[in-house]
Amino acid sequence: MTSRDPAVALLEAAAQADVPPPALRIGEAALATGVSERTLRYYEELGLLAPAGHSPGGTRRYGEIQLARVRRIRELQELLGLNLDEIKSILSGEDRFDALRSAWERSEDPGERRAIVLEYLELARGLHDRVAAKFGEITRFLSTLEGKIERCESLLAEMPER
Amino acid sequence: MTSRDPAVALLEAAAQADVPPPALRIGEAALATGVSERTLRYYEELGLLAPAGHSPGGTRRYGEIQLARVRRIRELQELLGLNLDEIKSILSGEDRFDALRSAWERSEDPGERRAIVLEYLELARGLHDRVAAKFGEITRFLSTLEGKIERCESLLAEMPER
DNA sequence: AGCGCAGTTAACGTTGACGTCAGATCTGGA
DNA sequence: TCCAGATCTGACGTCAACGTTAACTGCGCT
Repeated sequence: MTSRDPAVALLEAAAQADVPPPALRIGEAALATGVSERTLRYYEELGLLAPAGHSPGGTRRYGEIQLARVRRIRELQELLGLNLDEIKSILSGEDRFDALRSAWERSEDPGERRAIVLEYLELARGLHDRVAAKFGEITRFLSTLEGKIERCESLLAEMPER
Repeated sequence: MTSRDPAVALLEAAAQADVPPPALRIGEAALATGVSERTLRYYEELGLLAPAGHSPGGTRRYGEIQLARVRRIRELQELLGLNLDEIKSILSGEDRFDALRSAWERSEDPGERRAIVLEYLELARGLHDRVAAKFGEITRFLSTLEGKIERCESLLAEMPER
């Protein structure tokens, strides 16, 4: 056991030591998330994903937060079939909500906090409804498919010719 | 109640009377399925969908079977995220199986029948596995989303400031 | 028999989500 | 310090799944 995935190894090392996360370069981040470097730059271009920072020379650095965000994007894209525009609005809604949570202490304005929570709730409920509908359809699809398979198997059982 | 959807009205009339289905023209079929005429011609071009027949002059005619096929295509496309190539192979597999069922009597060759059933079973099981995986992921997605919503609601309840 | 709308083929255009390439620049180890 | 390999910006290419337009033809009704 010499070297495995270098990106993962870096993150593990950072987790074991108590050091600030080492920030992956774009190639490592691409490897760790399974997308291409082009895709990471494209997401940045669309305003979907910003690197954690840059090296003095200007090369991008990514941390675990960004990796999770990429995985989230792919989930919304591949699992729910959303396009990058819809994903952008969803993520920006979640971002506003998360920013509120993290800056909860210094109460900017209780009314505005309430408004942000309500906005996020609306977003989340809209998403929930869409996903729930999809869930129902997939459930029906799956059960009829299982019905077909079972009928097919019993048909095969009553056909032991050769 | 004078006139509603003409395509649906035609099919209903055919169902009420005991007359052969009147075969819709492409505009009516597009209306009934919610896709464009171009899409119907495109599916035909790809070998996904053939009209029920043609008028003497050459205009396409569609019946309920074709409409159901279009809806099936859209289901595989939008619900499961398959591309038209994958859909084509799935549909052609189902077609061979259905052809076998309808021509069950004149036993072509019991060995071949068995082979066709086995082939379809493999196809259906492969599809089942993919859909089951998607089902699991959607289930997880939905439950974490519901968790977020609930925490958000309780947070809102403990915040009755204004 | 004519009129107007719907349909036909053939072709090129569009859009989203990247892929690919060129030429310049940065990075980290020997 | 030097160099190979990784990364940068910008630009053009690609592919699926249609959209759009043009020029022509069929359909049904009066």
